[in-house]
Amino acid sequence: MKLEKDINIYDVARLAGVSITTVSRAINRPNMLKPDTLEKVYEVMKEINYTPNALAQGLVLKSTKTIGVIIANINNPFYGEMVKAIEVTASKEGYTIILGNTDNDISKEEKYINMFLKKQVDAIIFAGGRRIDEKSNDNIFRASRSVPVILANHKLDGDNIYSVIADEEEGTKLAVSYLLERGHKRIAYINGYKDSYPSIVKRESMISVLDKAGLNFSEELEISAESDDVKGGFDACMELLEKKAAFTAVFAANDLMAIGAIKALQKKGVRIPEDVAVVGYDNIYLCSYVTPELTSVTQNISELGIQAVNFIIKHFDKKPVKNRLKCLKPKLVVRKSC
Amino acid sequence: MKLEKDINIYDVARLAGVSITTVSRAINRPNMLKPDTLEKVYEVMKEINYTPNALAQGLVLKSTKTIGVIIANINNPFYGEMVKAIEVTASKEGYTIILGNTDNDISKEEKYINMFLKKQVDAIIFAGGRRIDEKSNDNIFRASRSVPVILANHKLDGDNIYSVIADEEEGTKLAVSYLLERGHKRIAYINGYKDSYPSIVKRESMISVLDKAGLNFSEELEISAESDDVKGGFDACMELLEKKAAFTAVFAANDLMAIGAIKALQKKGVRIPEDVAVVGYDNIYLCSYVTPELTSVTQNISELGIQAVNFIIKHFDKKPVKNRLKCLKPKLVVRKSC
DNA sequence: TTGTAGGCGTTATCAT
DNA sequence: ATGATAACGCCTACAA
Repeated sequence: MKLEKDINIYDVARLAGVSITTVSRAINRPNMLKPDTLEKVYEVMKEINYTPNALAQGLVLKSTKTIGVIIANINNPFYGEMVKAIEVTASKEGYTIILGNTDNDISKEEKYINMFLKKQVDAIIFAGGRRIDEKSNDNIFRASRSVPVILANHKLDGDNIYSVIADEEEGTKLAVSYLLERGHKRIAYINGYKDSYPSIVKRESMISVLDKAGLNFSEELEISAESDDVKGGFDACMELLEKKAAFTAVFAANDLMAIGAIKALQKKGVRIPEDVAVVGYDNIYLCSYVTPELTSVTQNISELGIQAVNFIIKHFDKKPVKNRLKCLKPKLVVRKSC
Repeated sequence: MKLEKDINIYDVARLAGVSITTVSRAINRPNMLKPDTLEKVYEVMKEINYTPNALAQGLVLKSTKTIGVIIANINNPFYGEMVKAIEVTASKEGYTIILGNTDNDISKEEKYINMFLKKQVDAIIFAGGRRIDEKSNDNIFRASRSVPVILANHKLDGDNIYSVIADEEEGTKLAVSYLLERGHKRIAYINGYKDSYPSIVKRESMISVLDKAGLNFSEELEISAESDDVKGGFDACMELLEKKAAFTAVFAANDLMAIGAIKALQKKGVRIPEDVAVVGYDNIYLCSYVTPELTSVTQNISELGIQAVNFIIKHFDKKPVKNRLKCLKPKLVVRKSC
């Protein structure tokens, strides 16, 4: 039996008694056709449930209206939110999303880039903070030799490369300053992957803020989590607690780690925020679900995704894009945890 | 400048001094070629960074090694977990995932089905519980006229349709029985979309369990949330609380709603589990992050996704698949909330 | 307003 | 062991 997907433009043409050109025009340039013809063709298309083959279209048009999205892990609210925004925005513009989970594994990333390129995506979005290392950047540059590349929450300079970042220096300033205002002088810092772009920026910003307040960034209060998730935050905070480090506040480089820290503190019977205040980063929706609700810096994850897609639209608009870097402003969202 | 993606098989052939057939064989049937020839071709391919064009391949092979995944909302831990599992499993088998967020909107679903079919996906997975209505089923049947369709967490009978479900009747039994054993007699039930397959199954199972225990399912303790998320659960539970319904336990049709209920109870100063016990469903990872940690029924979301992909593999194995329905067994995971 | 024919990049068939 | 050539389904000059 002939599946519906195997019906092609010739079938329509034959049944409508026209040439394939006419059918093609019925789809792409309807007003080039005489109303009668158009209607006749439409009728047949409905009847036999014709769908154009995007492979064939893509082959000749040299565009697939597909965007490849590379992320560490969709099963992580940060990426979930980002991908959602990307998908919704892209969909409005007629684009489809294809997804690649790297689990922070650079060889998987390579694999996906190749796959996406092979599938002729129109653009690739790298979502999320990335390690700062050469191989990682090589991947980006290589991809950019074929398609425009958009970095969401990371930046890099290059011809075909666009970056949209949140101002994490400023965001960190907001968080740390707030803690200082509330009288905290010994603030622990739970870092994520310590060679990732966001981690480094935050760390430096924190040092600078403390410095201006005449305080030292104490190395013994800094700890790098094994993984940038709840477990990583939990373990890191536990370690701090167990070596009896003295601190009255915790600043974590992302919310998941902050939630882990909360769990650790609670396990040790430390009250939040009475004994120790906790501030996270990213303002994922979980912040309102945990107890106590988590104070966090919002960098509007959705906006990051939306702007990433906007860059793609602009890129293909052909009006040369003046600025290939977009920077979003953060805000502090104060809740119960400090 | 010629982008790398515009390099084709002719370029390789010319540079290697062979025909395009030979190049094609170097890719697909290497051992048909003389080692010398093979190496020469490989060399050129590396040098100019050649990547086969999957559109052209797909056109002739009639397969894109792509799976369309339709979900309500990626930014929901339940779907996040499912998609993650699907993506990872599919990737191992050489498939790529393309994503469609419907936000439970049936017209968006239609749009995505069309898009996926147009893009010649090899199969479509509908992930998550679905409304029981005709239009919704029509979508599934229509898709199945072109490609195999896999339902994850829903079931439907049809030629080209595969279903993998968790046994929610059994799962509900586990949850409700446990509550009964702990002495609860008045159990509130927070329903999700009341016409969705999972909601209906759970409701009926609950009635049956109560019945066997000689108890009535009390309609005044049942409430349908506006949305099957935290806000929906919160509002629903608030409503119950405000009309002074008397209950000592809450069973919610999914974890997000259970978390919402916890929030509502806490807001009203009700202690959990001392005053009211709460049980959720799905066992999303959030269960361990909330306070108190949420008791829930696990239906192994990842497994649901994995089995969905396995059905696709089997389908194309051509050995006729005997059973197109797979049913997974649930377990109760007891935590602090009851 | 409509049709003919060439090309998009690949694989597969049939020769050689 | 290798090559020429016809599909695959569509779009788009160019012709009529």
